[in-house]
This record gives sequence, structure tokens and C-alpha cells, in this order.
Amino acid sequence: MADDIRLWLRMLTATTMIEAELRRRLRAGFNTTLPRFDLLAALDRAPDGLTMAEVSARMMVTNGNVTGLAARLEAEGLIARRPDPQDRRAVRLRLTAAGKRAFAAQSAAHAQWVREIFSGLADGERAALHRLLGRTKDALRGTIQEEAA
Amino acid sequence: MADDIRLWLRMLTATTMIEAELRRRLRAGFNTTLPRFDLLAALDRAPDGLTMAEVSARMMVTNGNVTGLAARLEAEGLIARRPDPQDRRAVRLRLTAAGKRAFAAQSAAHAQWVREIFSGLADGERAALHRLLGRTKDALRGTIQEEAA
DNA sequence: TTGACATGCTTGAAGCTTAAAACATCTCCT
DNA sequence: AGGAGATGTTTTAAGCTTCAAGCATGTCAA
Repeated sequence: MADDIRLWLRMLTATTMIEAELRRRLRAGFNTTLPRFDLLAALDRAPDGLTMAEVSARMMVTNGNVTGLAARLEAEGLIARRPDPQDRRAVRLRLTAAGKRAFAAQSAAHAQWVREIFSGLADGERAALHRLLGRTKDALRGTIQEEAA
Repeated sequence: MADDIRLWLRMLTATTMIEAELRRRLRAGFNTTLPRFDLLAALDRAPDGLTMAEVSARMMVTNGNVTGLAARLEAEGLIARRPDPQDRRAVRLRLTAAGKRAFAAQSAAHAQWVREIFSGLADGERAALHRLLGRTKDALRGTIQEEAA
């Protein structure tokens, strides 16, 4: 089906539009960025902190990327870096108290923005979209995994 | 619904995974990038070329972004920049012969990749996803337009 | 135990991206 | 015609991102 291209472009456009809106609001409301927010979110879900490699896997970005991001967030006092007790190669990141406060505020606003953005869809539509995106991710595993092998 | 966050995260993840795969293949197969490909694609659809502003609107990026991208593509000989005959402020971009050839090859491969990526979904699923993403984009107009006003 | 390979992280170069400032040109109202 | 405001482009600074190279540490099998 040649329509696959149109499906993909529509998916990319919709996602890009929403992402751009969230970036705008994070900047306007909290003077921060989506990557910073995502890193704080990853740490917020991990009570014992995460190593750099764990963070980069969760964020789907390279290790080098996390190095710079973590350096900036540490400079802002939102996260702390400490050597991993189990593995002397690893650095473990965790939220500081200030980081927890900042993320709590950002996260609440973010959740509200997302609700607002999807409020134009009926419950059934949201559920169907959620299911189809899940199917898409599952189907992806076939196509993408093969490279790594 | 608090599930909206999960819907959004799933949408973002699925899109990011596909985008990453396409980037990988563009790099491996053609030593190029998605933004370059997108710019060529925009010009390919416009027989008389496009101004920088038109390109930046279609690509949903800032003007300054297009300035740099166009400079690199011009240096590679894939596009030409010439003053717009109607508006002396404007610069009009168009594909060179080499650019047309390069894009034709990239575009064919890209279309095949996208087909492959979505091949795990049934026809009905693809159609439903396409429709729901359209609904999402429509719903967005309400939420996002209001800022601009 | 020791060497080969894997894993964790950082660095540097290059490119992508934005926001904001600056400047040129255009439009349109009076 | 003049001038106010809109539009088109570039530049700069800062941040995001990748890839590849390099170094430190870990693992595991011979």
C-alpha cells in the first residue's frame, strides 16, 4: 500500500505538533526543555536512582547525550551524581530535593496539558488509538530487531 | 483520564522508534539525514521551487534552521538558491538535476522502508490508525490555535 | 590468572534546532 | 508619498543529538 507513507507522515506530523506544544509550554511555564523534563521523569520513577546507561536506554538517546544533559541538570542543582557502589565504572544519578520539587510541579502541569491536548477525542477513540499504537510498537519489533541480529 | 499520559507516551515512543530506524537507514544507505531528506521532499513536490519561508512552514521548523540546512544542501550540489523574481527579500530553492536524482533514489527506498515497518499491521488497522491520527490532528487545532490568538 | 571481549562513561567534531536580534523589503492605510 | 507594521532572511548563542574514538572497569572462559 502506497498509503503507508501517508499514514507515517500523519503520525509524524501529529506527534511533532504535540511535542512542539509541550516544549513551548515547558519553556514558557518552567524555563526548561523536554529532554531535561524527560530525564527528571526517568529519575522520579526510580527511587534508587539510575546509572547513565539506564537513563540513556529509557530516554532512547546515546550515552554521550546523557553526559551533557546530566551535567547541566547537576549544575542547576536538580540532580546529584555519585559513583555506583557496585560498579566503579558507573555513575548513578538521582533527584535532589530541589529536583523533586521542580519535577512535581512540572509533571502536574504536563499531565494537565496532555489531558487538554487529547480532550478533543472521545474516550473510545483514545482507547482505540492507544491499542493501535501498541500494535504498531509490537509490529516494529519484527522489523527493527533484525538489524541488531 | 490519567491514561492520556500513557497514550501520549506510547505515541511518542512508537514515532521515535520509527523515526530512529528511518534515520539509521538513511545514514547507512545514503549517508544523509532526515532533515536533508525532508527538505528535498518538500522541493520535489514543488515544481517551481519554494521560498525559505515556505520550506520552513512545510517542515515545521524555524527559518534559521532552513538557512543552515539549505547552505549544506547547496554545498553538496543538490539544491540551488536564487533570488525570487517577485520579492527581493525572498530566496527561492529548487532541486538541481543531481538533487532530483538523489531524492528519487532516497524516496523509493524510504517508501519501501515505511511499507516494511507498517507491514505488521492489517489493512484495517492501518486505516483505523490513519483515521484516528487525523482526528487527533483536528482536535489539536482547538488546543493549539488558541495560543496564537 | 590472564587475556579477550563486553560494558560504562566521556570527549570532540559535526550537524540539527530554537529563540531573539538585526536588517531588508513589502504592504497598506491615510 | 509617507510611515507603521508585517514579512523574509540571516546571524548568533545556547542547547540537543549523534557517531566514533578512547579510556576505565568488569566478566568470563581457557
